[in-house]
Amino acid sequence: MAGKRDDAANKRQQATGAHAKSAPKPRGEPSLSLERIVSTAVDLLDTEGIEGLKMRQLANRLGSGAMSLYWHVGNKEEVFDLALDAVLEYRPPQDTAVPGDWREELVHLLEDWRACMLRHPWSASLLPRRALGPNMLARLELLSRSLSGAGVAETDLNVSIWSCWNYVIGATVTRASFELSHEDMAAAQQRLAELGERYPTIGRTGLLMDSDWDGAFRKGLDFLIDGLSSKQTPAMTEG
Amino acid sequence: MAGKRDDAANKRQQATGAHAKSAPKPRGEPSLSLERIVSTAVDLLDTEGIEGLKMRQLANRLGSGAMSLYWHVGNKEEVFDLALDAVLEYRPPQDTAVPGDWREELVHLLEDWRACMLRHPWSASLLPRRALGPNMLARLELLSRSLSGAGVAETDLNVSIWSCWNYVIGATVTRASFELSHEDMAAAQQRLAELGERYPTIGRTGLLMDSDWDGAFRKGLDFLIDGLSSKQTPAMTEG
DNA sequence: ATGAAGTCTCGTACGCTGTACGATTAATTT
DNA sequence: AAATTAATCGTACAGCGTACGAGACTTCAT
Repeated sequence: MAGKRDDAANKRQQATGAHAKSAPKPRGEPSLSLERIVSTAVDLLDTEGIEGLKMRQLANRLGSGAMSLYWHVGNKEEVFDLALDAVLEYRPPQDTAVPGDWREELVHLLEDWRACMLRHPWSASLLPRRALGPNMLARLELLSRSLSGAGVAETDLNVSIWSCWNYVIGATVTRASFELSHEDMAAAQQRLAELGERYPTIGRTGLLMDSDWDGAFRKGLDFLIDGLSSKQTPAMTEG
Repeated sequence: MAGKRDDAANKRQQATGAHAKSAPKPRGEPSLSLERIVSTAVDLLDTEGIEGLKMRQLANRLGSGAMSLYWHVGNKEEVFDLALDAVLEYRPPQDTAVPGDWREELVHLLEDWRACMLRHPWSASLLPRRALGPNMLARLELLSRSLSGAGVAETDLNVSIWSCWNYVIGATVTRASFELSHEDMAAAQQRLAELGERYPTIGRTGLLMDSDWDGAFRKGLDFLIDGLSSKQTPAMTEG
């Protein structure tokens, strides 16, 4: 309820407009801006983790007072929202692959998505609460187009999109949580050994020790796509 | 570093032992216990949400002082851990289905898993950070056995387990996050309409308005299982 | 009986958090 | 010159998790 009160739209002009030179303050330090705040927040999250992001320290890194941030963002939650979406920006590949290979394209899209979030593990723990910033939507759009181009029937399109989404989100969230707590992993395996009679199967297959996450992601993804493409429109099965 | 210092093992005796009658305090109020704390925490989380769980209020509901809780749990995080796993307890079905239908069994297992968490939406936002309590492990064991019985090759077993896990977690996390923020959903659809030229495909198919989550979960799950079972050992394809 | 050693409860206090509020300054408009 | 607006930030406050230590009650060796 301060002086701004239209979310962050007034900043948007500045963002779409020009560089920082035309900003209202051409003085020495670059002053504050939404972009600078968000990118610094991402840095801070990368180094300090999700509970290391504190408004005071964020302001410190920006060389400003803590309360100055509140001119640009409504509250701390908004910083999280913006940081998450910022991390999800999609940089298209450098076109090394065959353009027609829709399957490779789809796999790349989803693997990049996961890799993108694993580069910033905190983003996974943010996911359950918020979503659907512009970059997220852009990725959904790409996914949708890719599946559509792959010949998935219009009827199954939404379901297919959500299936891929679910798989990626689940895999990322899981991987990130295990990455954060290595000793929990060991403890769990220990418990598995002790209570071997209670969990015989997952004890035997060494489920929790199987640490080739990337490979498992890819293989499972192949299974999923197999399932999806078995329902694709016959005309586009491609030869 | 207080008086207890063996996690919560001393409570375990009490838990496995007998009812509250044999507890050291047979007086009027039931006094405190790990079980009571956890189940009250679940109630509190259900009614107040994830940020409504405060140690003082939890203690209040239990009719005790805030610091008394710390005899039974190490810290607030531990309460979250225990609450999450408590919610994941598996109650096996009442055997109405055909015992041999592994696919139905698998689907039931995963649908129940999701339903179980959606009954307590906060559990989804807890997932990224912690996992693998005993009930979680039990579910993994069941899943593993089910897939194994379904004829999935030993080589593909772990990958299949993780694929199902990923799908369920992703679907649950997504669903829970959308449930919590209905207006975000509307706002996103609004943005989709405005920026129709930027997101044509997902705008056209109405991805975000397609709110038959349960149906989509089931259909996507069928796709996934199709993919998994196409690789099963030929001997057990069943007729 | 007596005292020591647990087991368990809880009042007080501390450091830290997000942020409400209003003063302050600089830029822009009138 | 005066007023309005945009932006910064110091102070203050309520609420949080929990460290600490004092107590009450039980159990048990003497």
